[in-house]
Amino acid sequence: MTTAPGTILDPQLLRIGEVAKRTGVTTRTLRYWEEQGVLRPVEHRSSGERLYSDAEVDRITHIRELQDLLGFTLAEIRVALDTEDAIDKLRSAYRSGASPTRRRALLGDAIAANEQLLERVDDRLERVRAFRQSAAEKADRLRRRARELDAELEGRASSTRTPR
Amino acid sequence: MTTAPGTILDPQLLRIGEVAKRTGVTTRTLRYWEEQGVLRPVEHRSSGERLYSDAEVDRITHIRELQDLLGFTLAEIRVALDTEDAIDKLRSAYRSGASPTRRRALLGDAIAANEQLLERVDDRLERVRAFRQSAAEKADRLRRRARELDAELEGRASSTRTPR
DNA sequence: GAAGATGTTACCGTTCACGTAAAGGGAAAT
DNA sequence: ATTTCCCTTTACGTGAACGGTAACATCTTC
Repeated sequence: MTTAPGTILDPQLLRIGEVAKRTGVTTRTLRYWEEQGVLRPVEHRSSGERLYSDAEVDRITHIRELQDLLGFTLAEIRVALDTEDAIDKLRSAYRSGASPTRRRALLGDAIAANEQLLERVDDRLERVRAFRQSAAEKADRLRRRARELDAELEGRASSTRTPR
Repeated sequence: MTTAPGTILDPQLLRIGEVAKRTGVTTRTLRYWEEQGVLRPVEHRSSGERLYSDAEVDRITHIRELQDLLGFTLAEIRVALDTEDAIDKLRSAYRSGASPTRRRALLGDAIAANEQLLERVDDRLERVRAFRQSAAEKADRLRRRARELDAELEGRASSTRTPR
């Protein structure tokens, strides 16, 4: 089995191939995302090797959701995640005892960003619901007509079987 | 006002620019869609001019929904609409008195296609719901912490205003 | 110490869904 | 009659999001 490079590797950390395997995202894409500023590995070793944590794995699925479910571009995702990172900053600001006013400001930013996201999600949800509705109605109409047609066919068949 | 070209134009029919205006889709896109086989104008005049009916206008918004809401590619949309067209075929088959068995077959195809679409929509709907849920929860957490922080800040302020 | 697996950067290629001229035609308005 | 629209085809360009490959480094294993 291939283990860590050079110095001993923190078993918590994952190499890019392992991350790719776990998430189904190619290594190429992971590097591309880093280039686009949407996903930074926790560590870049001297050899250039990227190392990721579980947090990044979660983030990857999150990114894919933002892409697939909401149609965000990578640029939009970068912005969204940037403000989301403000929340993490907030936590560390809390631990490091930053001024409450500063913390309150960061929190405000995070809330605003989240609210904006939620709005967009709600909009999308509503539209998908409406679409689903019309599709379901169409399904009903089709099935009803199928039943009618089946009845008609049945009637014919029996009248053929028992003429007069 | 610009009216019809050459022979008198059926007032029901629309020229490409008008369709673009009504739908917000560019003329380039309409021609491209035609090239990709997702949207055929009702008529191609001898001059090459494309003419569309209201049905196409509806179809255009439908196509945009399939793209934006469900992330379909144009190729997928073409397939989906092809089977959807089977329904129209069905209607004309009905009027032209095609065999009920044939009609039943077409109807079956349409039902299957619609069912498949509905499945995909439901899946998407569920995932968007889940996403919305987690976003809403995060919003709650953030707001709660904001209230706590505000209370803390308020306490400070008042203790500063009234020392001892 | 050679092979094999996994990583790196660098760069070019590709697909999708259009955008953007360029060059021209037919009908309508002035 | 000429200008003005709106349309046409043809063809090349573009941005987003990767894919693929070459050339090289590093580390483990045989």
